[in-house]
Amino acid sequence: MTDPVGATFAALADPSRRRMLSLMGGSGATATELARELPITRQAVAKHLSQLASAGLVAPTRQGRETRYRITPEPLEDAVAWIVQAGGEWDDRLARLGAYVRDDRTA
Amino acid sequence: MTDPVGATFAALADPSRRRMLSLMGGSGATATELARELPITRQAVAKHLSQLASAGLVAPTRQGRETRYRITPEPLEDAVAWIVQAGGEWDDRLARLGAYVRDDRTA
DNA sequence: GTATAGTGCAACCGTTGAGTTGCGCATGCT
DNA sequence: AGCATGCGCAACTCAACGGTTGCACTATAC
Repeated sequence: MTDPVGATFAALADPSRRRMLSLMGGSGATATELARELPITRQAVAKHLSQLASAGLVAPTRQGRETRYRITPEPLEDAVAWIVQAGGEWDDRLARLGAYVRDDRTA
Repeated sequence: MTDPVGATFAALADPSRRRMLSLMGGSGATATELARELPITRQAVAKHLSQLASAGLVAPTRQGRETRYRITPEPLEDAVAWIVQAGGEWDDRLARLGAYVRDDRTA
């Protein structure tokens, strides 16, 4: 996609997808595991996972008959960077946050 | 809305709306001003502004026949807070950012 | 080898979103 | 008063999204 930040925000806009990200934690999760914890079918979960993967927020690893998805946090950092760049001009806390992010990235 | 963070992310997902937020800067902007800088009609801009207002990202101020919209950055901070809380567990930079946000909010 | 758990694809449906056009109302200028 | 500017509402089109059902494929277990 030619709009990575937009894709990230779009992915985070859906409550099911946010819930899935929270659920998968550091060890990741499979589609059926997530479907067990959510009020939707496994296929719906799979579609969400595919969208999260398209946005680069998640990466699949197939081992045997399982496909485990893990978070890849880089797009999240980019999203935060956009917010502080857009809002930092008129908000002190975001401005300080922006300075902090820039420091951290060049460190 | 019963999902403020989701509304914020949904609002930020659209490139026109992100562009508008960048354009309005500290002094704000009106619908017709924004429409002049964007490849869409004023009515489309107005609809975007109404969505931004619903998400709490923007507040209208009517003076005379103009309606000037200004950014209200609080939801942006909440969105950043969600990201660092969700991703801080598996990403060092986001984790440090999370600690920084918490410090800043309680300071 | 056969059953089973896990995955992936495809079609379909209802809803929402982005955008347009067209019109009417209010405010300001001359 | 009269005209122009800025807004707001309503109806419409078109595409994308969230979710479902149904089926086929692959790998593990017995």
